[in-house]
Amino acid sequence: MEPKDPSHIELDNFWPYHAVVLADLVSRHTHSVVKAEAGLNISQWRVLAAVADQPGRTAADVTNITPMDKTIVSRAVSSLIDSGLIKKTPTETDKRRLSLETTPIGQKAYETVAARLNDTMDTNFLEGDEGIELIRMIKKISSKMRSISSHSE
Amino acid sequence: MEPKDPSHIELDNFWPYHAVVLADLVSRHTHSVVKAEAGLNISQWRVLAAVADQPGRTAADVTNITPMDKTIVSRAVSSLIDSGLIKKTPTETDKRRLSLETTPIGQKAYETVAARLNDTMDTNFLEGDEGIELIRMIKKISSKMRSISSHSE
DNA sequence: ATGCGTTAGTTGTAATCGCAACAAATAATC
DNA sequence: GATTATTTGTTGCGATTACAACTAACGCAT
Repeated sequence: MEPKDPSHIELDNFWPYHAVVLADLVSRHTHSVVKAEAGLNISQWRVLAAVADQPGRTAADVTNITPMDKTIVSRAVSSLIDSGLIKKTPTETDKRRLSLETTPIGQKAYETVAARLNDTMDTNFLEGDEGIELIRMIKKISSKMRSISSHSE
Repeated sequence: MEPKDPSHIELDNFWPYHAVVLADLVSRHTHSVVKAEAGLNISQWRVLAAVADQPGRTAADVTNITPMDKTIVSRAVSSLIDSGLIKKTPTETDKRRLSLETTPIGQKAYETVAARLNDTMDTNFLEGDEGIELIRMIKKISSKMRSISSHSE
């Protein structure tokens, strides 16, 4: 039935294309919300959200859970510290690692933005268990993507 | 059962987070393939793929189907023309619109990259109808994202 | 404990992105 | 059919990204 020409990509049936389009829409929306509510850029927001989600995470942890370059995380951490939204504490066991936490101000900023994002993105978009299903599939693909990335070099 | 604190985002259950992570992985992989196989960057590849997918598309068409900024599309088009991978022809009815097509060289480059991407990404990642399901859900969300984006200003 | 490889985080710098401001062509309104 | 508003595409320029090279701290050998 399906010709399946291996040297052609039919965009409308190509999940990576749709995934990228969706993520671009999400990022743009997030950026506008985060900028308006807290004056942050996306990198700074990602770090703040990762730290608020699980206090004590290090820059390397953040780099791992979001596929951000470590230099971007580093600069985002610096600016968040400068603006007093998070603080860093060197670990007892390993002085290189900087344990990150939100400050009260950072926590407040986080909650304001999180509420707004939950409000605009989390509701009415999917029905029933679709959200769970979506996350399950995305995780499945992501883990395979990570393995091919590490293979290739 | 679920507390559902509206001012907190539990990353692991937040589909926008997972969507962005997946798309980043896809983009990085695509970038490395496209760069290695054809010496293009992602923007140039996106434009080439959009044009190969449906010849005759204009820059505005490309801007619409990928949420790329029109300036990025414009520059990608210029460089693709400079390197002889696509060509532009002003439309009869509207001289502003530039109908885009691949050249034989561009078509060849496209097919090489497409084959490689199909090879590395399209297989063994999902089972049965999961891919169709995934695309259906993503499209559903994307269309709602587009509508909230246009609302907000 | 000295040396060697690895890991955490930083900084330099070039490429890329994206907003705003623009010119040219078309559409709409009168 | 002249004027105004929209749309298509380009360019200027500051902000962001990402690759490389680097320093500092750790792990692990011998």
